[in-house]
Amino acid sequence: MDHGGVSMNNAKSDVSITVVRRLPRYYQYLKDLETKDVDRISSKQLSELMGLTASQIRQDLNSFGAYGQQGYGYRVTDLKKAIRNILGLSRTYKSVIIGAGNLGRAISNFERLGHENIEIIAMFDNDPEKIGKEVGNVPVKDTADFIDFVKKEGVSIAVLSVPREVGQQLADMIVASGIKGILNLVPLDLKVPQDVRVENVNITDSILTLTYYLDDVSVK
Amino acid sequence: MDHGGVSMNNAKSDVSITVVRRLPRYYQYLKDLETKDVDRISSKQLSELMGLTASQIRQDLNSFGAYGQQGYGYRVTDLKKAIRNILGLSRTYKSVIIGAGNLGRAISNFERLGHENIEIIAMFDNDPEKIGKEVGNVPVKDTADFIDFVKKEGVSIAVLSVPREVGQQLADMIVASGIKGILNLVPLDLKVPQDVRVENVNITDSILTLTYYLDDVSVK
DNA sequence: TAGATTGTTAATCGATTAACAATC
DNA sequence: TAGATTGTTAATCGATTAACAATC
Repeated sequence: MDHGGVSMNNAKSDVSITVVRRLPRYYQYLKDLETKDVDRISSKQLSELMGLTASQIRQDLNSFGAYGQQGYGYRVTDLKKAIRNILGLSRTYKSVIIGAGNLGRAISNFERLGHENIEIIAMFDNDPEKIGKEVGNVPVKDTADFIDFVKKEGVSIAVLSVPREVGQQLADMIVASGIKGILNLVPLDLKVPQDVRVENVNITDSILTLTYYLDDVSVK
Repeated sequence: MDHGGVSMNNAKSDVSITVVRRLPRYYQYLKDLETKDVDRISSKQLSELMGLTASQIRQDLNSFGAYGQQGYGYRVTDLKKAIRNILGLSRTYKSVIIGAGNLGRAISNFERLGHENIEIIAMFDNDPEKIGKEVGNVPVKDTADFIDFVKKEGVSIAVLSVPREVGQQLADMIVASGIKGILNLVPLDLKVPQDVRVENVNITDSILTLTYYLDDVSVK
């Protein structure tokens, strides 16, 4: 893995996706600890809380730098802030939702997103009944105006929550708008250029993982 | 891999969760291929479609048994049926949703669940405005009646989509009802006994994984 | 200082990939 | 039969765990 010379320390690509996916969970636990006025925690204590090994926690955190103190542990507030920065949450992300159905509306209501600097500034739909109305404080706009809106506002995240049949087509539109990050809730693998990042959330697939384990084991 | 002698072939625990989580994706691709009237496919072709290696596909499928034919490949319909069985979808799963907000309502509308024998037979909420009404064809009931209903109907899956503050408390209720499978959409790690299986879907955490990659790489 | 706990290297474990004999 | 592709073993790679010196 090459470090590209001059300017960077820990390129995103240096840290495995496995570790990155654990970061939001660390962040959540640290926020909860802070709420409970805990101001220091050891990797051992955190490991018991989270069901990981202390060793893994130290390895994970150390892939971004040394945030602890030997003989003491980690300062909850400091570590929380550090992870917040690592997750890129010190800047703001203008975001839009494509598809103003129940799922899209549910996400527009997640107050936590606002707390983390992820601002849902519009929803898009092609149903004339919905266009022009508001969901919470979020205006529902015409999908036809999507690209212009994104370019004017500098949107960086699109949440895709539309029917499967039109998923790829709207992903193409998102890509054309210049957005580089898609949260995909459509049960479909989107084809996008390499520089566009897609995070998939597949609720149906998760239920099927559940049925696998619920079904009785028997002679096959 | 030991085959445990007498009664069972591949205990659930023999196959890693990593492989199991890929099964629904194989299943989806095979269904799509069937729709397109493709009746045979090689691990090579499937690997190109899915972005995996052919080797991994053969390893994955072989952890459940030999479903292919040397020199020929896999029969799409047969393999699809096999995976359907492995996922436990040959039986029916009565399911309920706890929390009749947007997220719960969105899931009650997933038609695909019905196609896969996962029947949403009721939603539960404690809002008197919602209780007694229907969402789609699904009745919204009082959370107070949850345990009785589950026991009477033999419900096997609970989808939890309630505010974080009451997540654990309702998980306790689900456990008390005897349900062994929970799809958890609450951004919270539920504490449940070992024999209860929880699948977590954490939309907010997925967005934070996205912001990690969207944020500019710079000197740390 | 002595005790605790990190940061980090080394060992282990598990998952992925490669290779090829078996066989359709 | 010859060609293709699986099933499966062996090799590699990556992730987790263990161990311990560094140090607060």
